[in-house]
Amino acid sequence: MVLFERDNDIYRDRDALREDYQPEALVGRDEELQTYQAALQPVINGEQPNNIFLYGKTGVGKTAATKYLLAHLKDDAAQYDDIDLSVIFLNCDGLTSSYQIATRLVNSLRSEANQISTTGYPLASVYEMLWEDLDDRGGSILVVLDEIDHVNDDSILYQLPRARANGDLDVAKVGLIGISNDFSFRDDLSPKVKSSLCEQEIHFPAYNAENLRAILEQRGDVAFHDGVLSDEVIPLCAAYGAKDAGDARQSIDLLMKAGDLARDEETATITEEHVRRGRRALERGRIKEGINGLTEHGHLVLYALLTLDLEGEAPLRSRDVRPRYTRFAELANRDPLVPRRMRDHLSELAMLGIVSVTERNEGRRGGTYREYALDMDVELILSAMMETVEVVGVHDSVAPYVDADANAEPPTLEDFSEV
DNA sequence: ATTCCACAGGAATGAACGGAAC
DNA sequence: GTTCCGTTCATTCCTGTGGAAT
Repeated sequence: MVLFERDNDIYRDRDALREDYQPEALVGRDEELQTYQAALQPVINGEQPNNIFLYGKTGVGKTAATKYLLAHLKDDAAQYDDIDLSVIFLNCDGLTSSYQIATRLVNSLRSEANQISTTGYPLASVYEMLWEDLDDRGGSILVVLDEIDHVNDDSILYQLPRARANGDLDVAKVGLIGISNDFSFRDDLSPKVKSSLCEQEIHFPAYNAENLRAILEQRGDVAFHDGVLSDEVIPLCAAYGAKDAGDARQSIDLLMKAGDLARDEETATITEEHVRRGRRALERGRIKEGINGLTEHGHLVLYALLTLDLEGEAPLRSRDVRPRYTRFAELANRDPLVPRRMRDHLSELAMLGIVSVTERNEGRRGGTYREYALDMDVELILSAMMETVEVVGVHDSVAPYVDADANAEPPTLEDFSEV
């Protein structure tokens, strides 16, 4: 019996839609590339590299441009004997401190066998190791820190560019390339960091629907066989992308998801319908991921908001969420958090896009407050919760809300107390 | 123009925890 | 084992704020 067989495939090369795919040309970023290239020129000249700061929203080609140019830079530098160029690329997603960045950098400079732990050392000694390892490597070293806005302190952004001036480095010529999704990050940097890191700044604006369409066509040509894409697919993906954030990554993911759906169904073409369903599936994945990263109390707060929303109470201010939340907390056998902390959880839900916020101000009588409401399909959130979360007792408490029709009485405390 | 509501959200602090070094 | 260090999640206390009411 044959278990696996090759798909009769609409894809010519599905990898062209993957995150790590490096297209041979970058579409719609000519101006930025030119500036960027000029900023990297000193490396080829054997001079101290510039520190460069790139900013722009997610998926507007910052990382792609960097990888593209640095690959060329490496190739071209190889022609010159007196240039010894190393590139360290580090994505700071999930890292929250300079300390963690420093340990990752040390590890990327070291062999498999000599790795250090990411916790436990004093910060100063991690820096010591870093300087030592950088000097051992020698030559020109470009350190790329992608998504540095995830990091809460800028000590490494200060230390790294200044290491040579401070006498910590003797031979290595280090250039720092910072990539940020968040423009306000730049403003929050301390002045001394700003002056050194931001000596060369390049702004990447969001893609418009036109740009996105060009990008998707470029990728689609490689990824799919001719005639697979119906006419409306790419414009639709582009339109969604432009509407959301001008994010190429997201649009390409959508195209791929639509392709996967079509392939699973063994249809010969990808249709608008696939795109719409793909969008839903991706959204679901996003929510799930977000929910996964929440604290137990985060889940309880979300449950509180969810059930209240189902009862038609939304939008709600935090004080209205609180009684329901405390009840759930008690059910789960946890001490309810203090209101201030609960608000933090609500804000976090808002940041994840699960919950929408509107600021209101009733003036002297009402004051300022925020109103929260679910911003996603309830069913979507619920199923994500059921799959990813384990909160003792509370799933069962919420279950009645799921099946009950809208007018049903909410379950009473007694209904809950079984578990 | 001034007052003041009701909350937003910053800052300081601490407990618990995992890992390294001694 | 103990001590040291950084991180995370929490509490406590606090200042800031936009606009209706005065």
